[in-house]
Amino acid sequence: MEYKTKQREILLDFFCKNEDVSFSAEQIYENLKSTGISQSAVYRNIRALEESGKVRKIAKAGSREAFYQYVDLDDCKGHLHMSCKKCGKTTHLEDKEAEILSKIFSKSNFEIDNDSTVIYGTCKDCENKK
Amino acid sequence: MEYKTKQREILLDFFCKNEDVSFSAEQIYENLKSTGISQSAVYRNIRALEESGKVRKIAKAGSREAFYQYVDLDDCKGHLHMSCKKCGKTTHLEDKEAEILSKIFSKSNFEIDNDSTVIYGTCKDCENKK
DNA sequence: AAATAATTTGCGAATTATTTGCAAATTTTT
DNA sequence: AAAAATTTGCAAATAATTCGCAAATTATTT
Repeated sequence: MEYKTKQREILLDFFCKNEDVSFSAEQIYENLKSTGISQSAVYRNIRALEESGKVRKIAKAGSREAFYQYVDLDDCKGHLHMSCKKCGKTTHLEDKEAEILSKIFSKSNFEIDNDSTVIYGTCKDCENKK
Repeated sequence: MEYKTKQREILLDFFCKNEDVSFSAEQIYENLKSTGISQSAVYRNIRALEESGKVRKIAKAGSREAFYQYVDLDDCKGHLHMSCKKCGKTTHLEDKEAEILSKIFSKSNFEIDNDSTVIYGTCKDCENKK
């Protein structure tokens, strides 16, 4: 069984508060080390969250390290996510639109898995900034 | 300027012949070492291809290493890709459908970048196998 | 076709991200 | 409160990737 520890709460809390952005393990540790959490705990618990599907792993071009992003079970699971390449903010597609999308893909004989897919692009805010 | 070397041709050739699948640097090296190519050359040239946008980097849950997948300039660039989580095969969406998709996203104030996005799911073949 | 300049290669060593072993600490169960 | 189960922090180990440098290869100039 899983134990509820201070470190796990700290990490989960961090992910929840930053649901929109992706972080490397190092960045997460930097953000949390003032709480006394160790790197091991960060790595181990990220991995656990990843395995349980609460966190998604992302590769970034040019960077050697992996990035992680929270996927909230209640709010996010099942939703298709869009992540802005500029600011990192992530939002999700409304159900209606997602349904249309599914249909488009099934036309191409492909069943999309919303949970493991992230659409990359530019959000409105960043688009306007230019 | 860039030089055309035996090693680069070997690597590019490999990627072209396996356009549909993603590989780790190690897997690529294993496949090509009989040609005498070095790991350094593999790593360096993957990186170069990645920077020039010909190869895309992918993170896989549970694996520490990065995976890479070819994006053919003529055939693939600009197209939205769908990758099967079971067999790894990748196909791309037809232009017409991609256009509809773009519209759906712009409704959500998001401008999708086809080149950096990969849709994950299950292809028809694997769906039928079950 | 030599000679020169520019770039890449292969090797091994260096780095760096991530995992692991283990004793001590913490959390749950009895 | 004691025992059992799990997690923690640390430091050391491992593994993926990068880097330095001399030798080799490729392009350019003479």
